[in-house]
Amino acid sequence: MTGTQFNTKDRILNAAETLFALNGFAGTSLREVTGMADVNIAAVNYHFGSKENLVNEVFRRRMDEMSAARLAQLERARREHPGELEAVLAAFIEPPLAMAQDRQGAAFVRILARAYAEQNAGLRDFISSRYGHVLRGFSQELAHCLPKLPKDELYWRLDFVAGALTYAMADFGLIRRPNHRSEKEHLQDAARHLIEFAAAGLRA
Amino acid sequence: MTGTQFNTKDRILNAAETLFALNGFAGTSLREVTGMADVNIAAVNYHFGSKENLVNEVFRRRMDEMSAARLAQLERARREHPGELEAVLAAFIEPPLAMAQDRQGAAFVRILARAYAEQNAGLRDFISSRYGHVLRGFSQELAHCLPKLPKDELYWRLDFVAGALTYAMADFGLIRRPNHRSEKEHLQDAARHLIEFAAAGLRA
DNA sequence: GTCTATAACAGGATAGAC
DNA sequence: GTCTATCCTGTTATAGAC
Repeated sequence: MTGTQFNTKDRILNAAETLFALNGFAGTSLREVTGMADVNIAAVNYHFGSKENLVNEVFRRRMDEMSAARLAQLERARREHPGELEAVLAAFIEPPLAMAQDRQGAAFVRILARAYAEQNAGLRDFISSRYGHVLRGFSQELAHCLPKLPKDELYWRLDFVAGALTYAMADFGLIRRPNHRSEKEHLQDAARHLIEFAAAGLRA
Repeated sequence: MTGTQFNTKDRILNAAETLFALNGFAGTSLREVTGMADVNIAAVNYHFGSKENLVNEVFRRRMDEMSAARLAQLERARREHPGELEAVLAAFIEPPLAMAQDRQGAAFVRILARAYAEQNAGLRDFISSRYGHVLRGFSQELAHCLPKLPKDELYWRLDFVAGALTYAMADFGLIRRPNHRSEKEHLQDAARHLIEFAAAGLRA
Protein backbone atom coordinates (compact mmCIF):
# COMPACT_ATOMS: atom_id res chain seq x y z
CA MET A 1 0.00 0.00 0.00
CA THR A 2 2.82 2.40 0.67
CA GLY A 3 5.51 2.08 -1.94
CA THR A 4 3.58 1.36 -5.12
CA GLN A 5 3.64 4.24 -7.55
CA PHE A 6 1.02 2.61 -9.74
CA ASN A 7 -2.34 3.69 -8.45
CA THR A 8 -3.79 7.14 -8.53
CA LYS A 9 -4.58 7.37 -4.85
CA ASP A 10 -1.05 6.73 -3.62
CA ARG A 11 0.43 8.94 -6.28
CA ILE A 12 -1.73 11.77 -4.99
CA LEU A 13 -0.83 11.06 -1.37
CA ASN A 14 2.89 11.06 -2.10
CA ALA A 15 2.78 14.23 -4.14
CA ALA A 16 0.68 15.94 -1.48
CA GLU A 17 3.10 14.86 1.23
CA THR A 18 6.03 16.31 -0.66
CA LEU A 19 4.32 19.57 -1.51
CA PHE A 20 2.72 20.13 1.89
CA ALA A 21 6.14 19.70 3.49
CA LEU A 22 7.57 22.22 1.09
CA ASN A 23 4.89 24.89 0.95
CA GLY A 24 2.39 24.15 3.69
CA PHE A 25 -1.24 23.22 3.42
CA ALA A 26 -2.65 26.57 2.46
CA GLY A 27 0.37 27.22 0.26
CA THR A 28 -0.21 24.14 -1.86
CA SER A 29 -2.95 24.01 -4.47
CA LEU A 30 -4.65 20.85 -5.60
CA ARG A 31 -3.57 21.73 -9.10
CA GLU A 32 0.06 21.52 -8.03
CA VAL A 33 -0.59 18.20 -6.33
CA THR A 34 -2.31 16.62 -9.29
CA GLY A 35 0.30 18.11 -11.59
CA MET A 36 3.15 16.46 -9.68
CA ALA A 37 1.24 13.20 -9.32
CA ASP A 38 0.49 13.38 -13.03
CA VAL A 39 -3.17 12.62 -12.53
CA ASN A 40 -6.25 14.53 -13.47
CA ILE A 41 -7.36 17.44 -11.35
CA ALA A 42 -10.74 15.86 -10.69
CA ALA A 43 -9.13 12.76 -9.16
CA VAL A 44 -8.58 14.42 -5.80
CA ASN A 45 -12.22 15.04 -5.24
CA TYR A 46 -13.13 11.62 -6.49
CA HIS A 47 -10.73 9.81 -4.15
CA PHE A 48 -10.72 12.11 -1.13
CA GLY A 49 -13.79 14.29 -1.36
CA SER A 50 -12.05 17.52 -0.42
CA LYS A 51 -8.70 19.11 0.20
CA GLU A 52 -9.17 18.97 3.96
CA ASN A 53 -9.78 15.26 3.76
CA LEU A 54 -6.64 14.81 1.72
CA VAL A 55 -4.65 16.62 4.40
CA ASN A 56 -6.00 14.29 7.05
CA GLU A 57 -5.24 11.19 5.01
CA VAL A 58 -1.68 12.30 4.31
CA PHE A 59 -1.30 12.79 8.00
CA ARG A 60 -2.86 9.63 9.25
CA ARG A 61 -1.07 7.24 6.93
CA ARG A 62 2.33 7.91 8.53
CA MET A 63 1.26 8.90 12.00
CA ASP A 64 -0.36 5.53 12.62
CA GLU A 65 2.84 3.85 11.53
CA MET A 66 5.00 6.09 13.71
CA SER A 67 2.86 5.70 16.80
CA ALA A 68 2.82 1.93 16.47
CA ALA A 69 6.62 1.85 16.14
CA ARG A 70 7.00 4.04 19.21
CA LEU A 71 4.69 1.95 21.34
CA ALA A 72 6.31 -1.32 20.23
CA GLN A 73 9.75 0.00 21.09
CA LEU A 74 8.45 1.34 24.41
CA GLU A 75 7.11 -2.12 25.22
CA ARG A 76 10.46 -3.67 24.41
CA ALA A 77 12.27 -1.09 26.55
CA ARG A 78 9.95 -1.80 29.44
CA ARG A 79 10.67 -5.52 29.18
CA GLU A 80 14.36 -5.54 28.38
CA HIS A 81 15.60 -2.42 30.17
CA PRO A 82 13.14 -1.75 32.97
CA GLY A 83 13.54 1.64 34.61
CA GLU A 84 16.20 2.77 32.17
CA LEU A 85 15.54 6.34 31.10
CA GLU A 86 17.65 6.25 27.94
CA ALA A 87 15.79 3.24 26.59
CA VAL A 88 12.44 5.00 27.00
CA LEU A 89 13.75 8.13 25.33
CA ALA A 90 15.10 6.06 22.46
CA ALA A 91 11.64 4.61 21.93
CA PHE A 92 10.27 8.12 21.67
CA ILE A 93 13.01 9.61 19.55
CA GLU A 94 14.28 6.91 17.22
CA PRO A 95 11.13 5.99 15.27
CA PRO A 96 10.50 9.47 13.84
CA LEU A 97 14.15 9.93 12.99
CA ALA A 98 14.24 6.51 11.34
CA MET A 99 11.23 7.50 9.32
CA ALA A 100 13.04 10.60 8.13
CA GLN A 101 15.68 8.47 6.44
CA ASP A 102 13.94 8.18 3.11
CA ARG A 103 12.87 11.19 1.12
CA GLN A 104 9.16 10.59 1.42
CA GLY A 105 9.37 10.03 5.18
CA ALA A 106 11.47 13.14 5.61
CA ALA A 107 8.70 15.11 3.94
CA PHE A 108 6.27 13.76 6.48
CA VAL A 109 8.27 14.71 9.56
CA ARG A 110 8.39 18.25 8.21
CA ILE A 111 4.64 18.18 7.89
CA LEU A 112 4.44 17.07 11.48
CA ALA A 113 6.41 20.10 12.58
CA ARG A 114 4.20 22.27 10.45
CA ALA A 115 1.11 20.78 12.00
CA TYR A 116 2.24 22.15 15.33
CA ALA A 117 2.98 25.54 13.90
CA GLU A 118 -0.38 25.75 12.21
CA GLN A 119 -2.70 26.64 15.01
CA ASN A 120 -5.28 24.67 13.02
CA ALA A 121 -7.66 23.54 15.72
CA GLY A 122 -8.91 20.63 13.63
CA LEU A 123 -5.50 19.03 13.29
CA ARG A 124 -4.63 19.62 16.93
CA ASP A 125 -7.76 17.92 18.12
CA PHE A 126 -7.19 15.11 15.66
CA ILE A 127 -3.68 14.56 16.99
CA SER A 128 -4.51 14.66 20.66
CA SER A 129 -7.61 12.52 20.34
CA ARG A 130 -6.04 9.91 18.08
CA TYR A 131 -2.49 9.82 19.41
CA GLY A 132 -2.83 11.21 22.90
CA HIS A 133 -2.53 7.75 24.42
CA VAL A 134 0.98 7.43 23.00
CA LEU A 135 2.23 10.48 24.83
CA ARG A 136 0.42 9.35 27.97
CA GLY A 137 2.15 5.99 27.78
CA PHE A 138 5.51 7.67 27.58
CA SER A 139 4.90 10.12 30.37
CA GLN A 140 3.78 7.24 32.58
CA GLU A 141 6.90 5.26 31.89
CA LEU A 142 9.12 8.30 32.33
CA ALA A 143 7.50 8.97 35.68
CA HIS A 144 8.44 5.42 36.55
CA CYS A 145 12.08 6.04 35.60
CA LEU A 146 12.17 9.30 37.57
CA PRO A 147 10.18 8.59 40.73
CA LYS A 148 11.49 11.64 42.58
CA LEU A 149 10.60 14.17 39.90
CA PRO A 150 7.34 16.05 40.60
CA LYS A 151 4.70 15.46 37.94
CA ASP A 152 4.41 19.08 36.83
CA GLU A 153 8.18 19.29 36.38
CA LEU A 154 8.05 16.13 34.30
CA TYR A 155 5.38 17.54 32.00
CA TRP A 156 7.34 20.72 31.39
CA ARG A 157 10.42 18.75 30.52
CA LEU A 158 8.60 16.29 28.31
CA ASP A 159 7.32 19.29 26.39
CA PHE A 160 10.86 20.54 25.96
CA VAL A 161 12.00 17.16 24.68
CA ALA A 162 9.14 17.10 22.21
CA GLY A 163 10.13 20.56 21.05
CA ALA A 164 13.78 19.70 20.58
CA LEU A 165 12.79 16.56 18.69
CA THR A 166 10.33 18.34 16.43
CA TYR A 167 12.91 20.96 15.63
CA ALA A 168 15.60 18.37 14.96
CA MET A 169 13.32 16.24 12.80
CA ALA A 170 12.29 19.08 10.60
CA ASP A 171 15.89 20.11 10.14
CA PHE A 172 15.21 23.67 11.24
CA GLY A 173 18.45 24.27 13.02
CA LEU A 174 21.84 25.39 11.90
CA ILE A 175 23.44 22.00 12.09
CA ARG A 176 24.39 20.93 8.61
CA ARG A 177 25.34 17.40 7.76
CA PRO A 178 29.13 17.06 7.43
CA ASN A 179 30.30 15.65 4.11
CA HIS A 180 31.82 12.55 5.62
CA ARG A 181 28.53 11.45 7.22
CA SER A 182 25.73 9.93 5.18
CA GLU A 183 22.18 11.16 5.64
CA LYS A 184 21.42 8.06 7.65
CA GLU A 185 24.45 8.42 9.90
CA HIS A 186 23.59 12.04 10.44
CA LEU A 187 20.11 11.17 11.69
CA GLN A 188 21.60 8.52 13.95
CA ASP A 189 23.97 11.15 15.33
CA ALA A 190 20.99 13.39 15.97
CA ALA A 191 19.18 10.63 17.85
CA ARG A 192 22.21 9.81 19.96
CA HIS A 193 22.90 13.42 20.88
CA LEU A 194 19.28 14.15 21.61
CA ILE A 195 18.82 11.13 23.85
CA GLU A 196 21.88 12.13 25.84
CA PHE A 197 20.77 15.75 26.09
CA ALA A 198 17.19 14.87 27.02
CA ALA A 199 18.24 12.33 29.65
CA ALA A 200 20.43 14.90 31.37
CA GLY A 201 17.71 17.55 31.18
CA LEU A 202 15.10 15.21 32.60
CA ARG A 203 17.36 14.18 35.48
CA ALA A 204 18.25 17.79 36.33
CA MET B 1 5.93 53.79 16.67
CA THR B 2 4.76 50.55 18.20
CA GLY B 3 1.74 51.15 20.34
CA THR B 4 -0.19 53.83 18.51
CA GLN B 5 -3.40 52.52 16.99
CA PHE B 6 -3.95 55.75 15.08
CA ASN B 7 -2.18 55.43 11.80
CA THR B 8 -3.00 53.12 8.97
CA LYS B 9 0.41 51.55 8.67
CA ASP B 10 0.62 50.31 12.26
CA ARG B 11 -2.97 49.17 12.23
CA ILE B 12 -2.13 47.02 9.24
CA LEU B 13 1.02 45.66 10.84
CA ASN B 14 -0.78 44.70 14.03
CA ALA B 15 -3.65 43.03 12.24
CA ALA B 16 -1.24 41.17 9.98
CA GLU B 17 0.76 40.00 12.98
CA THR B 18 -2.33 38.63 14.67
CA LEU B 19 -3.69 36.91 11.58
CA PHE B 20 -0.39 35.50 10.37
CA ALA B 21 0.09 33.94 13.79
CA LEU B 22 -3.36 32.45 13.61
CA ASN B 23 -3.58 31.24 10.03
CA GLY B 24 -0.13 31.49 8.52
CA PHE B 25 1.12 33.63 5.70
CA ALA B 26 -0.48 31.79 2.82
CA GLY B 27 -3.59 31.21 4.89
CA THR B 28 -4.19 34.91 5.47
CA SER B 29 -5.60 37.14 2.77
CA LEU B 30 -4.99 40.85 2.55
CA ARG B 31 -8.71 41.30 2.68
CA GLU B 32 -8.81 39.74 6.13
CA VAL B 33 -5.93 41.93 7.22
CA THR B 34 -7.46 45.17 6.01
CA GLY B 35 -10.82 44.05 7.36
CA MET B 36 -9.45 43.56 10.86
CA ALA B 37 -7.40 46.75 10.67
CA ASP B 38 -10.51 48.53 9.44
CA VAL B 39 -8.68 50.21 6.58
CA ASN B 40 -9.25 50.08 2.89
CA ILE B 41 -8.05 47.10 0.91
CA ALA B 42 -5.87 49.30 -1.29
CA ALA B 43 -3.93 50.62 1.70
CA VAL B 44 -1.68 47.56 1.90
CA ASN B 45 -0.28 48.05 -1.53
CA TYR B 46 0.09 51.75 -0.98
CA HIS B 47 2.07 51.36 2.25
CA PHE B 48 3.92 48.10 1.64
CA GLY B 49 3.88 47.47 -2.08
CA SER B 50 3.04 43.79 -1.85
CA LYS B 51 2.02 41.04 0.50
CA GLU B 52 5.54 39.63 0.65
CA ASN B 53 6.86 42.98 1.73
CA LEU B 54 4.26 43.17 4.46
CA VAL B 55 5.38 39.78 5.77
CA ASN B 56 8.95 40.98 5.96
CA GLU B 57 8.00 44.18 7.75
CA VAL B 58 5.89 42.35 10.32
CA PHE B 59 8.84 40.13 10.95
CA ARG B 60 11.57 42.69 11.17
CA ARG B 61 9.79 45.08 13.49
CA ARG B 62 9.87 42.65 16.42
CA MET B 63 12.93 40.62 15.53
CA ASP B 64 15.17 43.66 15.73
CA GLU B 65 13.75 44.45 19.15
CA MET B 66 14.19 40.88 20.38
CA SER B 67 17.75 40.53 19.15
CA ALA B 68 18.77 43.79 20.75
CA ALA B 69 17.25 42.70 24.07
CA ARG B 70 19.05 39.37 23.92
CA LEU B 71 22.43 40.91 23.16
CA ALA B 72 22.03 43.54 25.88
CA GLN B 73 21.19 40.89 28.45
CA LEU B 74 24.08 38.72 27.24
CA GLU B 75 26.43 41.65 27.74
CA ARG B 76 25.14 42.15 31.26
CA ALA B 77 25.51 38.43 32.02
CA ARG B 78 29.08 38.48 30.78
CA ARG B 79 29.88 41.43 33.05
CA GLU B 80 27.96 40.55 36.18
CA HIS B 81 28.02 36.73 36.13
CA PRO B 82 31.08 35.75 34.11
CA GLY B 83 31.21 32.09 33.18
CA GLU B 84 27.79 31.35 34.63
CA LEU B 85 25.83 29.13 32.26
CA GLU B 86 22.39 29.92 33.65
CA ALA B 87 22.87 33.65 33.16
CA VAL B 88 23.75 33.17 29.50
CA LEU B 89 20.77 30.90 28.96
CA ALA B 90 18.52 33.44 30.64
CA ALA B 91 19.72 36.07 28.17
CA PHE B 92 18.72 33.77 25.34
CA ILE B 93 15.44 32.56 26.74
CA GLU B 94 13.91 35.42 28.72
CA PRO B 95 13.57 38.14 26.07
CA PRO B 96 11.32 36.15 23.72
CA LEU B 97 9.20 34.89 26.59
CA ALA B 98 8.93 38.42 27.98
CA MET B 99 7.81 39.58 24.57
CA ALA B 100 5.09 36.94 24.59
CA GLN B 101 3.48 38.56 27.63
CA ASP B 102 1.25 40.91 25.74
CA ARG B 103 -1.19 39.69 23.17
CA GLN B 104 0.48 41.34 20.23
CA GLY B 105 3.91 40.01 21.19
CA ALA B 106 2.52 36.54 21.70
CA ALA B 107 1.26 36.63 18.14
CA PHE B 108 4.76 37.42 16.98
CA VAL B 109 6.49 34.57 18.74
CA ARG B 110 4.05 32.22 17.05
CA ILE B 111 4.99 33.72 13.74
CA LEU B 112 8.61 33.09 14.58
CA ALA B 113 7.89 29.40 15.11
CA ARG B 114 5.99 29.37 11.87
CA ALA B 115 8.88 30.95 10.06
CA TYR B 116 10.98 27.93 10.93
CA ALA B 117 8.30 25.52 9.81
CA GLU B 118 7.88 27.28 6.50
CA GLN B 119 10.79 26.06 4.50
CA ASN B 120 10.59 29.46 2.80
CA ALA B 121 14.17 29.99 1.66
CA GLY B 122 13.75 33.75 1.58
CA LEU B 123 12.84 34.05 5.25
CA ARG B 124 15.54 31.61 6.31
CA ASP B 125 18.23 33.54 4.52
CA PHE B 126 16.84 36.76 5.90
CA ILE B 127 17.02 35.42 9.45
CA SER B 128 20.48 33.93 9.24
CA SER B 129 21.99 36.91 7.44
CA ARG B 130 20.37 39.53 9.63
CA TYR B 131 20.39 37.79 13.01
CA GLY B 132 23.11 35.17 12.64
CA HIS B 133 25.52 37.23 14.71
CA VAL B 134 23.21 36.92 17.71
CA LEU B 135 23.37 33.15 17.72
CA ARG B 136 27.11 33.28 17.12
CA GLY B 137 27.53 35.53 20.14
CA PHE B 138 25.64 33.09 22.30
CA SER B 139 27.46 30.02 21.08
CA GLN B 140 30.76 31.75 21.76
CA GLU B 141 29.79 32.64 25.29
CA LEU B 142 28.38 29.17 25.92
CA ALA B 143 31.64 27.64 24.74
CA HIS B 144 33.30 29.85 27.31
CA CYS B 145 31.04 28.53 30.07
CA LEU B 146 31.60 24.91 28.99
CA PRO B 147 35.28 24.75 28.07
CA LYS B 148 35.42 20.95 28.11
CA LEU B 149 32.50 20.40 25.76
CA PRO B 150 33.56 19.64 22.15
CA LYS B 151 32.31 22.24 19.69
CA ASP B 152 30.20 19.89 17.63
CA GLU B 153 28.45 18.63 20.76
CA LEU B 154 27.76 22.20 21.75
CA TYR B 155 26.16 23.01 18.41
CA TRP B 156 23.87 20.02 18.60
CA ARG B 157 22.76 20.95 22.05
CA LEU B 158 22.29 24.60 21.23
CA ASP B 159 19.99 23.48 18.44
CA PHE B 160 18.00 21.42 20.91
CA VAL B 161 17.67 24.38 23.24
CA ALA B 162 16.46 26.55 20.37
CA GLY B 163 13.92 23.88 19.48
CA ALA B 164 12.59 23.56 23.00
CA LEU B 165 12.36 27.34 23.28
CA THR B 166 10.58 27.75 19.96
CA TYR B 167 8.11 25.08 20.91
CA ALA B 168 7.52 26.56 24.35
CA MET B 169 7.14 30.10 22.99
CA ALA B 170 4.57 29.13 20.45
CA ASP B 171 2.61 27.24 23.05
CA PHE B 172 2.55 24.07 21.00
CA GLY B 173 2.81 21.62 23.83
CA LEU B 174 0.29 20.07 26.12
CA ILE B 175 1.10 22.22 29.09
CA ARG B 176 -1.89 24.34 29.86
CA ARG B 177 -1.74 27.30 32.19
CA PRO B 178 -3.19 26.42 35.59
CA ASN B 179 -5.99 28.70 36.71
CA HIS B 180 -4.11 30.03 39.71
CA ARG B 181 -1.22 31.35 37.60
CA SER B 182 -1.54 34.49 35.53
CA GLU B 183 -0.38 34.50 31.92
CA LYS B 184 2.72 36.39 32.99
CA GLU B 185 3.55 34.03 35.83
CA HIS B 186 3.05 31.08 33.50
CA LEU B 187 5.61 32.43 31.06
CA GLN B 188 8.01 33.05 33.91
CA ASP B 189 7.52 29.45 35.02
CA ALA B 190 8.31 28.36 31.49
CA ALA B 191 11.51 30.39 31.44
CA ARG B 192 12.64 29.05 34.79
CA HIS B 193 11.96 25.43 33.90
CA LEU B 194 13.55 25.74 30.50
CA ILE B 195 16.72 27.37 31.84
CA GLU B 196 17.09 24.58 34.38
CA PHE B 197 16.43 21.89 31.79
CA ALA B 198 18.75 23.41 29.21
CA ALA B 199 21.57 23.94 31.69
CA ALA B 200 21.46 20.30 32.72
CA GLY B 201 21.30 19.15 29.11
CA LEU B 202 24.23 21.31 28.09
CA ARG B 203 26.33 20.08 30.99
CA ALA B 204 25.53 16.42 30.27
C1' DG C 1 -3.40 59.46 1.59
C1' DT C 2 -7.65 57.28 1.03
C1' DC C 3 -11.41 55.59 -1.53
C1' DT C 4 -14.24 52.78 -5.44
C1' DA C 5 -14.08 49.92 -9.09
C1' DT C 6 -12.19 46.58 -11.70
C1' DA C 7 -8.69 43.98 -14.04
C1' DA C 8 -6.59 39.58 -14.29
C1' DC C 9 -6.23 35.38 -12.51
C1' DA C 10 -5.98 31.11 -9.32
C1' DG C 11 -8.49 28.50 -6.22
C1' DG C 12 -11.70 24.36 -4.93
C1' DA C 13 -15.34 21.88 -6.46
C1' DT C 14 -18.60 19.39 -9.60
C1' DA C 15 -21.49 17.82 -13.68
C1' DG C 16 -21.56 14.76 -17.15
C1' DA C 17 -19.34 12.30 -21.18
C1' DC C 18 -16.65 8.30 -21.78
C1' DG D 1 -12.26 5.37 -12.50
C1' DT D 2 -10.83 8.91 -15.39
C1' DC D 3 -11.42 12.69 -18.42
C1' DT D 4 -12.99 17.74 -20.18
C1' DA D 5 -15.29 21.72 -19.39
C1' DT D 6 -17.03 24.95 -16.46
C1' DC D 7 -18.99 27.33 -12.26
C1' DC D 8 -18.21 30.27 -8.66
C1' DT D 9 -15.76 32.37 -5.32
C1' DG D 10 -11.88 34.72 -3.53
C1' DT D 11 -7.23 36.48 -4.55
C1' DT D 12 -3.54 40.20 -5.40
C1' DA D 13 -2.82 44.23 -7.52
C1' DT D 14 -3.70 48.68 -9.80
C1' DA D 15 -5.96 52.67 -12.21
C1' DG D 16 -8.02 56.77 -11.39
C1' DA D 17 -11.51 59.85 -8.82
C1' DC D 18 -11.51 62.52 -4.70
